[in-house]
Amino acid sequence: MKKPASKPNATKAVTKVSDSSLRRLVGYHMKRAFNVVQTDLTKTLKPFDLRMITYSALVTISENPGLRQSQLADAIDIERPNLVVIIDELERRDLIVRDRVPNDRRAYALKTTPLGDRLLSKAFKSVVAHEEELLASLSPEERTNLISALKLIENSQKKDTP
Amino acid sequence: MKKPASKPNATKAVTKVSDSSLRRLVGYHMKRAFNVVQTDLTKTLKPFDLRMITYSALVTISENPGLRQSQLADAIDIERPNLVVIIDELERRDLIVRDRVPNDRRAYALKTTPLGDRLLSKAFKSVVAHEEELLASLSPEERTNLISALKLIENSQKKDTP
DNA sequence: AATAAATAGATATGACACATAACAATTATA
DNA sequence: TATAATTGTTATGTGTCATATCTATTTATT
Repeated sequence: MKKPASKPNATKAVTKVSDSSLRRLVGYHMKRAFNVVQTDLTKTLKPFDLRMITYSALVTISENPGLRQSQLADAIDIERPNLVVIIDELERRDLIVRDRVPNDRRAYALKTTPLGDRLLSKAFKSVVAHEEELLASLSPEERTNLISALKLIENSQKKDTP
Repeated sequence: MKKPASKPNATKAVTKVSDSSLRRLVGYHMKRAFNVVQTDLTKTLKPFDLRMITYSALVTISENPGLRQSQLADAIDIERPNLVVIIDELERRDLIVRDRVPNDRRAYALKTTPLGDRLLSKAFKSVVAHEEELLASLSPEERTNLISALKLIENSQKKDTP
């Protein structure tokens, strides 16, 4: 004869899993929310054959024509060695070109091609539209507040380490 | 004769890299802010020899003693195969045990050991304290708003796909 | 009851993100 | 000129995450 499930967290099997300890942490909420955003963005970029990193790189090159690989790596916060393969791919697909920087034969000046511009323009519209859907339940004010809070967190280290 | 740098984004080398296109996206802000949080959390957990995943697993087991691996995988949103090695590690370090579930010889009932509880209690305090530092520039109201916005985003898909 | 289907955990494997060390070519500095 | 620093590159390792497949057990179907 089995006892009916009256006593939680006993020897019996757990029925509903709680995560309220982790819910005390803002970081946990950020991770879960970001997972949703990331999944959505990945799906959105798939038709353009872009990933988050290649997309970020393409956008940043388009906005800063002529920048160097090291500058790009710094801007989108990835290591220079890891950028090389990304640039290789974008160049192979004729979305960008590696021009030479005039007075420095070590460096490359990155620029988008017309093809890259066209792809990016479509992709960007799609990304913005999908984000709009994802944020549909947030008012303009809530979005503004969210972004400024995230900025505060982003800038909350930057210093110390003597 | 070269033109002086009056026109941005010309043939000249880029001096300051702009990311204002990406800044239009909430997802971009989330990624950058989360990177900061993640870096801080990783450092915080290092003295306890825990990673974000092992920490999440330990917390959730502690809060839901007796839960199964598949339930845990579901709760902390990782795939079952990837959980196995995590559980292996926690068990090897005597932080948790794999008991048997009474009426199901397929499943394990996960529980923290006293050692695991002690480690977790210290780690949790440290994590909360570090988060407090990271969020120092946010008022209580801003934190509440941030969390509720993140929750809205987290729950904004969940449905469709017929 | 016998067979088929579903479930829990495990193993193997691959894709991708991310980090570090070391190198050649070039430029800047002492 | 000799030395140091920078740019892009190659090689390599680690961590996260996903999928397919396997076993042993349990549940459902007939």
